[in-house]
Amino acid sequence: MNKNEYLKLDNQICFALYVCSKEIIKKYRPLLEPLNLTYTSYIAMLSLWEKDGVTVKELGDTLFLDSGTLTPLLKKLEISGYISRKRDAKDERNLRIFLTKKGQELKERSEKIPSNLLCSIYNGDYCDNSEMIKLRDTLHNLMRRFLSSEGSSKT
Amino acid sequence: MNKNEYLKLDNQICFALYVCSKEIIKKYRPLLEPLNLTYTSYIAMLSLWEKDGVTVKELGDTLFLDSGTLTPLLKKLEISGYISRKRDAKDERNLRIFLTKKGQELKERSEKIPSNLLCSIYNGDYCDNSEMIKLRDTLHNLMRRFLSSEGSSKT
DNA sequence: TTGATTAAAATTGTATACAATTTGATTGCA
DNA sequence: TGCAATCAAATTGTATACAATTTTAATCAA
Repeated sequence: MNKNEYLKLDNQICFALYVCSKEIIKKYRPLLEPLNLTYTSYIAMLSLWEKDGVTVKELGDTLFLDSGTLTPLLKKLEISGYISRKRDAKDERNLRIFLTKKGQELKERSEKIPSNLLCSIYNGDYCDNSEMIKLRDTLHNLMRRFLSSEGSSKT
Repeated sequence: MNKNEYLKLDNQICFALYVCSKEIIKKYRPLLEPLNLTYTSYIAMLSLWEKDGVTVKELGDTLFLDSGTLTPLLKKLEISGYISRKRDAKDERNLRIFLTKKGQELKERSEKIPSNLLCSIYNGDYCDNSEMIKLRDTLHNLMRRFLSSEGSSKT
């Protein structure tokens, strides 16, 4: 591949990631709207359903988001009644996020979303599951790399 | 995989795409800043270096972006002196985007960016090229799917 | 020819993202 | 103890994204 080829849009892995990510997020919209969730608040809820009582920092480490994004997002989730935000009595710097009863119940109402989303992408077509697993593994390898490089860059 | 597993963050392909896309875009920042480009204006320039004189709509179809994103972006690229925006005399609804001399020259100054970016992700580590090619092909298959479903959804 | 329809950009409003800074709390050390 | 360094959230400012609407131009049909 010569110098010129590298600048072609079709050879940009990041562009392909960026487009696929955005287009799939668009497809979530009609599924999430009835639950009063955006994509970002949905992944926050996914994380909290696995483990709540975490700090904003811990949630941010899981979601690869910072407080500038999470603070307003979590305030909205609190207004929606899905979570509560409480300062940690032991260390008042930490804000801990807890699911409310309504937030816990939302999990059951969300169970169909992953399969409905796959339908909206593949609508009935054949989808090679092994290819999806390979894709996921490749992306998870990349994600691990981002985690480790965050630390190493601040020598 | 039972019902519960589907809601786990680790099984969300979209989340992995979303994180990888964002983290790579962050790594572009220091490479693009000296050229006075953001990631979005960079991909716009990549597209224009392959073909300019296109309309905003055509550029948007290539980049999967709409006029709401492109209009302000292109105005900034015009202010930077990289492009010019001219109404099509044949059809005044169309706005055509042309590279200026400065915009064409920027291509040479950008040639090192793709390899520098790979370095910033893999810094010296082994990177399996065949895995990257597989990743790209999987994502391109997905992108084709988004293109065709855009039309089919508006029966 | 003209009014309805369609089409392309631009605009408006809302929701992210994130760098950089600020605020407030804690820790560690002199 | 007391104060500098550190840490977690929050805030500020800028740049996207995109749905929905508006504006302006072109086309089509009666």
